[in-house]
Amino acid sequence: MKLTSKGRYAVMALVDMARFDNINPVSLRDISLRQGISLDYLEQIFSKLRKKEIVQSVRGTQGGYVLNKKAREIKLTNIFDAVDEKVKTVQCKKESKKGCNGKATKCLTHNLWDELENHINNFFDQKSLEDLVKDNSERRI
Amino acid sequence: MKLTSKGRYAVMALVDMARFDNINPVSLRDISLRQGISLDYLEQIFSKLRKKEIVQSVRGTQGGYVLNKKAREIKLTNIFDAVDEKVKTVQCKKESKKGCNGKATKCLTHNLWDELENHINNFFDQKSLEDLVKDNSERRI
DNA sequence: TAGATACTTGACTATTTTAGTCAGGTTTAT
DNA sequence: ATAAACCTGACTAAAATAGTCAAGTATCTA
Repeated sequence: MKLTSKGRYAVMALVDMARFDNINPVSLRDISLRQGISLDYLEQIFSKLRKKEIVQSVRGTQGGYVLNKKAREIKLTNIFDAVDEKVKTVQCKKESKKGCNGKATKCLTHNLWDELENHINNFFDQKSLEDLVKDNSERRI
Repeated sequence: MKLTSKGRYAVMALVDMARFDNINPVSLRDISLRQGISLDYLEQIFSKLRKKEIVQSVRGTQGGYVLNKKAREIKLTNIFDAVDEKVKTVQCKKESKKGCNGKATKCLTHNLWDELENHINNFFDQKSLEDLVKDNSERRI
């Protein structure tokens, strides 16, 4: 089990943005340089974040992106959801007719993965962007 | 983020085994048929489980595998560890000298992934094979 | 109004991981 | 002896990942 870079980059970029006043737009170019993430890749990611209304875009010179909500209101769940970072632990869900393993019943571990998903989602539901920014400023070197 | 089939199969197979008396060895062929998992793939998985002393093998006719400990003592952590199902949320750990993103400091989300890993591992540390067997017998249809 | 900055979109691709398969063993109960 | 079952290593098709590349459009500023 692992998190992909897309989700990680999305969070990194948003934390980077959230550190500022949120009045002046932050350009992807700056984020790219500061965080060492490919500009082209960031554009893909921000396109998704914009569609889910987590950020707003400002075009033109001096443009960039601005958070669309308070940092406290943006939970990790929202971010991961936006960039398709799913916590899918198992394929049990898809086939509604049959159970997992193609048999009539649920597979022996079905409930386990359900529980795990809840456990992880609880974590993500609670963490906000604000929490992460604070966490960083506290341990600033 | 997702769990791979290898970890899922390992747990399924062990729960399957744990339902029996643990005196007569259970053959992979039987597990394969009951759980719908490829026999060849099961063999790869059990090779790892054996190396980590989670199961013991009994060769020859009527052979198979037996749990090496009480079901209560086998935690999911042990299983995932055996089959290399890592909960690695991020590559921050590798380069000990430098931080993540190749810079001197830790990346903005480093602590987050640490916390998440702990959160997930807590879950796995607590769940034992016995818990899963009980869970299944309770909801048997 | 020219030019630069920055967003926007879609197609493409190399690499890695996953989820197996396959072929050939060895061991042991009957 | 022989069949059941473990054991091992090499191989591979398909999917996912982590990007790159190209060709735009919008808007600010000089």
